[in-house]
Amino acid sequence: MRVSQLFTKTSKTLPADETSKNAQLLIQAGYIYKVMAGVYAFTPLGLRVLENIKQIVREEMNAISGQELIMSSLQKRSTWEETGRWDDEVVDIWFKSKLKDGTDVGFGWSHEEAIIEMMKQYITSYKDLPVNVYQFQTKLRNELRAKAGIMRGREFVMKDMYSCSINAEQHDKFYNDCIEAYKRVYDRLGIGDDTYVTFASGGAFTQFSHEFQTVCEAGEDIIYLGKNKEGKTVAVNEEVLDDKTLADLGLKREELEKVKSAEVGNIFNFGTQKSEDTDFTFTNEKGERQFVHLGSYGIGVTRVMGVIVEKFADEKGIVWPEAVAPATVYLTRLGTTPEVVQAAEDLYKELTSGGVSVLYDDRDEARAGEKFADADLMGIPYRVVISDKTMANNTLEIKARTSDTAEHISRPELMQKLAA
RNA sequence: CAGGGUGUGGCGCAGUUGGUAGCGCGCAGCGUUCGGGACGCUGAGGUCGGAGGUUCAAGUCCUCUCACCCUGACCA
Repeated sequence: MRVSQLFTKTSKTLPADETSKNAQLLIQAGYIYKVMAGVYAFTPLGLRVLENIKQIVREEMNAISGQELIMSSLQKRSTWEETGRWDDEVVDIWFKSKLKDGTDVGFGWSHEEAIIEMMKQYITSYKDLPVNVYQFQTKLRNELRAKAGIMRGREFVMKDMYSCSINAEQHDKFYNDCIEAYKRVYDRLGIGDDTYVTFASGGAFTQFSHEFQTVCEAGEDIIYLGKNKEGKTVAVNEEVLDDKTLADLGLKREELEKVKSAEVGNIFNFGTQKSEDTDFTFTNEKGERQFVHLGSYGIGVTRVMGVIVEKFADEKGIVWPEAVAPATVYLTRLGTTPEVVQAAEDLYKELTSGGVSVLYDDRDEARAGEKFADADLMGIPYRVVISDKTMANNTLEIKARTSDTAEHISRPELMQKLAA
């Protein structure tokens, strides 16, 4: 990817109509474009980040037997009437419209009912279970008020997974596998150390659900961190914090640490409640009809992107963890002499064909300061400089985004370092 | 939804007691520069969010309306 060909541009000034750090920086650096309040488009740069996050999630979901699919955004009324959730009094964030002939349609704010309806057609026997399906889907929610940039929009991308199990044991196995898979996801995304499996309000079948909360000043939730008797850190959402919860979890109120956090994932055990509501059954070995055990598992893909910006950004701009960065290297060419241009082009090709993703600043008109500032603002993990100076020494200069000092190394050393 | 704030070239802003709009950045051209957002000259670009109204005259005053931001409420 060449900077000269990016249609987005960085800006020297922050957008005036955003106050959240994530939206300000993502807009300033050209990752997202604001369409309206709570609605953002993702530019080629932003899309790369989004796809990187999705790919990590995808790999981990596939590893626990998740099967990817994609549902529709348009949903029919009857899908939701069975569970009473078509009603605006029950779900107040519906976007709804009508077909030309007057038929009601809703825009998917969730796909629980829709997926179950589909699964009912295919799952009829114990031999069909378990099945775990997931999708990356744009959720549309008519929130009263959008805020915090891409951390809470009216349109956002979510990975939602649903498990269909034969019984509680099978369900619990997958549920726990999913907790571990989620931990791996957040580790790979670079926020594992600050992300806690948090006890939150459960439903009819469980005392708690589990949320994945990332410590983040811009978050909307408050969680409490404490150590249980085994010395293990336990996180509890404020919404369920009472004496009974503390006793159940073996925590002491006076030892808790209160932090702001953002909910980046949520997993939920429905038991058979939802299948009873929707009459989702299968036939067991004895020929008896039984309700399917259901679970749902979400990861806020766009929200995670916002959280990463919020957590790692510094005074110079965004700092992407390598795994999600739109490119690993910001190749900065200083100077326009034929020799430097040729050397930079060669290096660009060599890095790219070596599997290193490169954002190549090939602009003739931009001076050094501007290129450096853009590299920092965009948050690319490594900046590699090639110039008359480096060529005279027969070296290249490499600097990590988070470091203040640059290193001068040879071209083979560079290739070795980045390929590793 | 309640309360508060803001809408003026692409972006960030100024605009006095009403007199038909300026600045910085960016953009285009030319020249000088060239390792942390350079400098000079020239130039393009605005029905002042929208609709009514008051007035000889409205960016400025009045009414309505739309959008954006903040706080709260809401967030299965």
